[in-house]
Amino acid sequence: MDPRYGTLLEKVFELAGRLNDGMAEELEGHGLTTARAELLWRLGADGPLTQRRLSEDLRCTPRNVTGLVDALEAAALVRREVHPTDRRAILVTLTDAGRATLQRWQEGFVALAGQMFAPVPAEDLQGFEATLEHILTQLRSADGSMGAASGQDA
Amino acid sequence: MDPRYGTLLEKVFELAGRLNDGMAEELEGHGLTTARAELLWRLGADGPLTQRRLSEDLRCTPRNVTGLVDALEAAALVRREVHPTDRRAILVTLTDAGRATLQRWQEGFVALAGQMFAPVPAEDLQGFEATLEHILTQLRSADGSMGAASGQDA
DNA sequence: TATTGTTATACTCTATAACTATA
DNA sequence: TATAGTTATAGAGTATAACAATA
Repeated sequence: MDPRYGTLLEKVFELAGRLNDGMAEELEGHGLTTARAELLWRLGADGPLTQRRLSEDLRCTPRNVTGLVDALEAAALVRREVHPTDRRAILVTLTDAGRATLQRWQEGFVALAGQMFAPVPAEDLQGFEATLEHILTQLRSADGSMGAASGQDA
Repeated sequence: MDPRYGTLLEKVFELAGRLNDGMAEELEGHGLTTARAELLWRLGADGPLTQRRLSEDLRCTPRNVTGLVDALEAAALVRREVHPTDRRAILVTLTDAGRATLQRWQEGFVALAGQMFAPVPAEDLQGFEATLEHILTQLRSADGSMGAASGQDA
């Protein structure tokens, strides 16, 4: 096993850490945290969602979603609505304020991305994204079982 | 501003999240958490360090280091030793058990990296690492001030 | 019986502020 | 006066377990 893979992985982790710090700082200006912003993002992308569905999308427990939605609801960024056909379930919905906050944040997100990537030559960036996508495809297919990952069947 | 930068940044975040989850799972098998493992890693790389120095390396508050060292000390993975020339300071030192745990974990880390990167053609990976390093260099020079990043002077 | 979301409880990471011991 | 580390306190994310309401 080439130990340089380890060095490469270290760099990926360093990038992740620095991006997280940068994002957290950006989000603070919008009164958000990383976890809450990600929930908002999902709602913006896929419309009203049940908490059950959110817990799957965010890969956390339903209990955790309760807390995040509590906070976002207290900030009037989301609303809990009754599910039309399943009275057990709750549909978490963006409020107008939530949608506005999400949009402002997303603009900041794209600007941050631009600062990071604009200085890199476009063709390098294409290769970078292709390799990134290659790796992600593996990881998504392996999902929880990274310890046994060895090729995506079919 | 090209909005595809945002898509790219999303992918980087997805990779970071999946790696973090994978690492956390791996670390759990060694009785470690991400934060504690990182502290151990620093000690392995740079020998005994003061808590002050650790707080700088880990980019967290000194108070935070106290808690991490408390936990690692309770697990007998590190030892607090008096600083030879400054009686205010503490040198955090790896125990034999700590060194052994660190090494086992690092082997797992490299194996994990291999599973991720081995399926990617070597030349793609070279470009990937070069671009990654390019981006990291920017970020390191900009450091906390990502909001004002615009080129590294000399 | 299974599922959705909650209350109860707990652990970890992180931070600020006030304090002690030393420089 | 400044620095290293601690105690005290607090907020956020996460998790499990037990429970309510509904399917």
